[in-house]
Amino acid sequence: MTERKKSSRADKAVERRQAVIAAATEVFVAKGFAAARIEDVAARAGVAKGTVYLSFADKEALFEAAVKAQMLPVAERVRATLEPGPGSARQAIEAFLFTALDELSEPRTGDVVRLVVGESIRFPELTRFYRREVIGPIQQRCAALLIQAAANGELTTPETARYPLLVIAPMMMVVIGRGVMQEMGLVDPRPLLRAHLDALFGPSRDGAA
Amino acid sequence: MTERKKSSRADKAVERRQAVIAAATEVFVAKGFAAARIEDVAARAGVAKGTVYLSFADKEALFEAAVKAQMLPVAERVRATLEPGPGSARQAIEAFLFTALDELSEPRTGDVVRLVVGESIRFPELTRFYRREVIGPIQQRCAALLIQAAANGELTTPETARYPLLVIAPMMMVVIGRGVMQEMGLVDPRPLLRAHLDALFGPSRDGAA
DNA sequence: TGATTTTGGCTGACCAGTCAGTCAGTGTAA
DNA sequence: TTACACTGACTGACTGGTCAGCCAAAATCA
Repeated sequence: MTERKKSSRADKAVERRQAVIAAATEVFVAKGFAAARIEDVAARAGVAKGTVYLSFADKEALFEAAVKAQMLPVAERVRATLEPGPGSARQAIEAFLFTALDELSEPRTGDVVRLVVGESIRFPELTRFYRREVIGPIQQRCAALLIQAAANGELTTPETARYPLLVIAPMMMVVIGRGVMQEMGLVDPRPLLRAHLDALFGPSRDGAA
Repeated sequence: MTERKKSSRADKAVERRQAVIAAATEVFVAKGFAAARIEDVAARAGVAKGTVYLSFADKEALFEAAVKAQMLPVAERVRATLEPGPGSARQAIEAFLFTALDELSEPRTGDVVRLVVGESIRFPELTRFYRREVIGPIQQRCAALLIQAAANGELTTPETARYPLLVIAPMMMVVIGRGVMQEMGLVDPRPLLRAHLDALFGPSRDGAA
């Protein structure tokens, strides 16, 4: 808005597309796919209904674009956390878990996760995308770290290494649970995750050395 | 159908009501609330559309009734598992977890759980019911068992006792995940849960002394 | 027969997606 | 630089179709 220079058509088109996606995310999260109205999306984006259809083939395409736009950058940032580093496997997993928690606690992001869970039956293609692009790589890297941890004898139970889900489940439940169990989810998730890590890796000897 | 005696009108009305609820559950699970058509529910129940409205004020009431009818008996059975018993806390929690897993793995039940998660934003009242009647009591009893376990020194980390969520999270993720991560969820959940319990309580010495 | 339950066609509202028309912005010529 | 023609992005009224809930009539029961 502040810069007035090259408001070239192309630039404006991109801006509008982004505005539409942002608006769509809000409306879909609030109403779900079926009950969301394209007119509302358009209004919220400050655009006419027809304009929405210039960028997106139909409601479903808009839905997919909105979910992907929200989740891809998050997945990328979380994945970056899992790059091989110097510290212990526990440190790596801890960093990953807290980053993921922060990312998914971002209200919009958490909402979209719940949206995807809710609509997953009706959007198998989107679900596949989500598994392939978001969960899959994270899960894989996490599995590798667990194997490393098992090799180092860091784990309470070596069996744990076979089930990356055991690492991410409480974090995911905190995120998903924000919807289903509001005040129940009011417990501070950080000590919860720390207790979880302590169970997996044995009590931490943080400050104490 | 088999008994023909007192097919009194009242009885028939009850039967119909149940048939409608069963049909509604299927349709809601398959389509979600908004996209589910009352006509489909009626057809599946072998009843005319108007008949649905004899028992239920509107679509929303039918939705709530369907979810409650599905979840209340399940919650009751799971709760029964958590009654105080003789064995160790670990044994009690293990029994509870596996019962809950079996119950929630029942296709219909798992589907309804995912349905509730998905529609939770749009049905705060239903969400409250779910938390109050289904999750709440289970969580409470589970918390009591954890405290007992902590007192007995059964836990790897006493801190765990403060977060019942840590006990149920992997089991819940397996259930919810069946939708979002089909083949990923193909891992056999029972050894997974056993590994989880081993992490919380320390390796089991099952057969061994 | 009269009372009650069930039916399914109907209505009104709603909404995804379309398209003919508009006009801001661009290119071009003078 | 200015004037003018052109283009295609944008608009929003409109269409076709859907569906929740209603209710007059048919079916069923006592």
